[in-house]
Amino acid sequence: MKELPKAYEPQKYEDSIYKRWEDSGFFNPDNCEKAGFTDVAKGNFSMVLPPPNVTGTLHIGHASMLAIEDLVTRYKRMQGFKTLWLPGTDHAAIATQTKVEKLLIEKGIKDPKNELGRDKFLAEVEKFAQESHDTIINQCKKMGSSMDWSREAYTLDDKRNLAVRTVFKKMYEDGLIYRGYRLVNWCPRCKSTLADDEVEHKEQIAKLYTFKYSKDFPISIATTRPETKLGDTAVAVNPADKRFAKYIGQEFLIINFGGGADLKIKIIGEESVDLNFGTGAVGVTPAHSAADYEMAQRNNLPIIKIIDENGEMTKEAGEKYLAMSTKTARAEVVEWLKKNDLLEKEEDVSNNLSICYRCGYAIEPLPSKQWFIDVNKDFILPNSSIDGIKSGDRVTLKKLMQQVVNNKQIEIIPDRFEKTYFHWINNLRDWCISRQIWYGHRIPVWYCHGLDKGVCLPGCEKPIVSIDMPTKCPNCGSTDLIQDPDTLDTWFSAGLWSFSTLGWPKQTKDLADFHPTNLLETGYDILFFWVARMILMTTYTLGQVPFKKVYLHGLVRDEKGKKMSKSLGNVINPLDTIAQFGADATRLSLLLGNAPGNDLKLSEEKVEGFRNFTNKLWNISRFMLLNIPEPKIDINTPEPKTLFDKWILQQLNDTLNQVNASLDGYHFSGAGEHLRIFTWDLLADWYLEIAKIEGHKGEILNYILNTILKLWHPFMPFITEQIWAEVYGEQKMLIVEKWPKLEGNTFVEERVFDDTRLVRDIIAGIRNLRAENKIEPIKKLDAVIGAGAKLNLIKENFESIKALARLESLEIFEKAKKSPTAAGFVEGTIEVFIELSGAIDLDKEKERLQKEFESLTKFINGIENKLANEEFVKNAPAVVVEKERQKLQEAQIKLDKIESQL
RNA sequence: GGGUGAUUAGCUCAGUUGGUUAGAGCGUCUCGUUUACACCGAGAAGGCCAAAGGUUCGAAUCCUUUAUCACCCACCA
Repeated sequence: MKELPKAYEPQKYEDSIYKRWEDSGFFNPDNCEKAGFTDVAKGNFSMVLPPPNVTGTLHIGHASMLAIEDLVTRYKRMQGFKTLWLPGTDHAAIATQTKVEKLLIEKGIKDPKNELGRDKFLAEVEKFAQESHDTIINQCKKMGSSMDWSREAYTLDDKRNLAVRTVFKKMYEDGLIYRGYRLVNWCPRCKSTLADDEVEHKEQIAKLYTFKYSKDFPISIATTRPETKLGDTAVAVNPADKRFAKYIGQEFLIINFGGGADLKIKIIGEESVDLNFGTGAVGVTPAHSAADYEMAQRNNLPIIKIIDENGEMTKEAGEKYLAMSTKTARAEVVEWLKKNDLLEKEEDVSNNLSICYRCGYAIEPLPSKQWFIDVNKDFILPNSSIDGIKSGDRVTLKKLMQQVVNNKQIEIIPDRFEKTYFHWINNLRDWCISRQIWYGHRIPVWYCHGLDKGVCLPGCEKPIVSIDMPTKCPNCGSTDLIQDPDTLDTWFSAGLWSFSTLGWPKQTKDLADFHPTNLLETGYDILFFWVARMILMTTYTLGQVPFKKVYLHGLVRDEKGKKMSKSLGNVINPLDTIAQFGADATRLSLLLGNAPGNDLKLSEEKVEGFRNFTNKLWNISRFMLLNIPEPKIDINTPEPKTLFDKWILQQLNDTLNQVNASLDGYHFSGAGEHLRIFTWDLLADWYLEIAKIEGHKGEILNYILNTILKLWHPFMPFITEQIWAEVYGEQKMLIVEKWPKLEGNTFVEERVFDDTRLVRDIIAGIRNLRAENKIEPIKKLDAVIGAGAKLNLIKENFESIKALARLESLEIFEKAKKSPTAAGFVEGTIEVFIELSGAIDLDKEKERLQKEFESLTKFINGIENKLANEEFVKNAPAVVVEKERQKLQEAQIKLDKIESQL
């Protein structure tokens, strides 16, 4: 007989358990296969880890992701799938570089990039990234993540770099990647472009100025950014606007606007102009507003760049403004307008400020020469495994992205996010992929005699796009080649993640075995950033989907529903909760009590609650082991001897069924809830108590213990593995045990459920009477039961009722009479009387019965009305009607008995 | 402006295709006898399922409208 320590102390076991798992090699699917733990019929299951950014440490959101993904991985592995969960980290270009810059500035280096230079600066970033990486890996292990570390990847390592260069070249040759001068989102602090979805919006109060360019200009306009008006080339009005339509087509010259440049303003008609907002006319600044840029394209307007990459005014704005900050320039322009009596109104409005998602600095839209991916251009897809698109068909990237979700080759869970996805794709514009930062994949493009430096021969202006560094210019033979200084958007390499991690561009066995991956599990906040980009890149490169299913989880918030942030001081660090309550409790708190795709509110109390549960499971196991003479690891479903044996085995089977269904349907919380109810409410509170009385349950307890440890393992890998080791020795590992098999339908007997319910209700009823009459627990009571048709049932469970209800004596008759000093209650068709002798308070007793009488009468009236309704009887399924009749009959019997007691 | 989600016990949330007298955890109140567990056990209180309409024999569940909150998207200058 094995005895466990009294309380479970996670800190004592977790690290050594993880080490045992790692040493076993079972995180690697090849080893599982070799050891015979996989089932060929099940096939393979693969999932990549959404690579955490190497910008620091893991937060609770990562912990939530790891908990879900490890749950899925362990479930699949135990089911016999050859299961791969592939880990890695993301270099997170801008984010990491920004972070390191900040750190260096804190260390006293004022302008890190300029002072250190590219190589030294990058060395600093790499050092930081390496440290972050190590921390992150350690944290993943603390959570219990069963990832195959032998396959670990990094978005910026050599293998991934080769994949990036290969895809870039292919896209360039297909004409999908082009270099163009266009309006981009520019962050003057990061000194780099941003993709459209990397721009965030923050509501703010701004001043709206209404003014005229000059005294004789016929139309007033309004703006929140007067300084940009120095770059205006048009005024747009709605063609339907009677006030202004007559001016459309006219041109005005404004000399020395704002004391700076001369403006040539053309009046154009644009239907998008709102007649009722502002003055009903828009000053058009093509170079510094996305909307205006598009108007300029449509109307052939000149584009004058008046703000540069530093966020300073250019000389195009006029000599006076050269190198002035936009803020100062704004004040200058306003001052000038006032002085010239052109300012008509100044008011507060709320508008959206565009800010950089990495550093929060205000975005400056400006025209710039950058690399783009064209999402609307068609190309030939040579090898297609996509339903509805044949190999050799002409498609666009947009079409591919729509098609694979439309045809359900990729299923998004919860499906409401499909709508969001389509909406995004429909509005998708060309993706700007070049970044002016240093940390990242250098663009595999070289220029003869350097970029924009001039051309030695006709043809030498053409960029040289190559996977490997070219030695000379193919046009003129010069060896003076200079690589494009820019790097790629971090999402470019992240987009290749599902297949670059499996060895592509080599045709590896992993690629054949594990691609497309089965599941992508990630947060809904990176649906566009990453999920959509992966779909784009993978369908383009391989003609395959990157994954068959996408499960999107919600964000972890604090107990009030606020986003966790350092400044609010409401951050819960997973490492802290692991240290305090254990990794299993931390995992449970992130898995349970939450619906798919919904945000989750977390508090320390919640984790503590689950710590209590882990300890409960430990003690349940401890008790069971005390009652299992010789625990066996392989044990078949035992033969039930008593009613409650049957009941608990049925309940267990039922639970297994529900757990399977919930997990297969991605209802992780539901699965855990079913398990918790079985473990605590049914097993611990009832069956174990009854087992103490009935005795000799070794085999059944053994079977139940094995089964619940297996079922709980994906949720709580540490404690379950530890108990397993305590019982069966460390060389036997739960991680590769077979998932329990479901018994057939013959295993279900309706009667068992009803009968046990009745016995439990009788016990609970007596306990209730005892509490209501304030009888000391130490005092044993005398009871009489009128069991009616259930005589045998009550007799069978005589000892259990007696012990659990704490009775001195129990008499069972078919019909029983109530003594005047007894309290009674009715359970189904059974009457129970408790002798209270002197202790009885007759008034209270009467009141209690009266109350029950009333509520029961109400209940009966309800059913009677229902049954009297012809429509109900006619239309409802027979089973439902029959059920109502039965309920009515039982209630009436009960009512009679209560009445007689009264 | 468009979209999505939430609204169920004091708090946090379940409630899977409409059919129970609507559930759980935490918290609250009473009480602690028992060969696992006080990180526990027993008992109890607590809900017009946001509001109003509609569909149906039957609605927390389906439809419409509204309200409040949160988030996402969008070129309101």
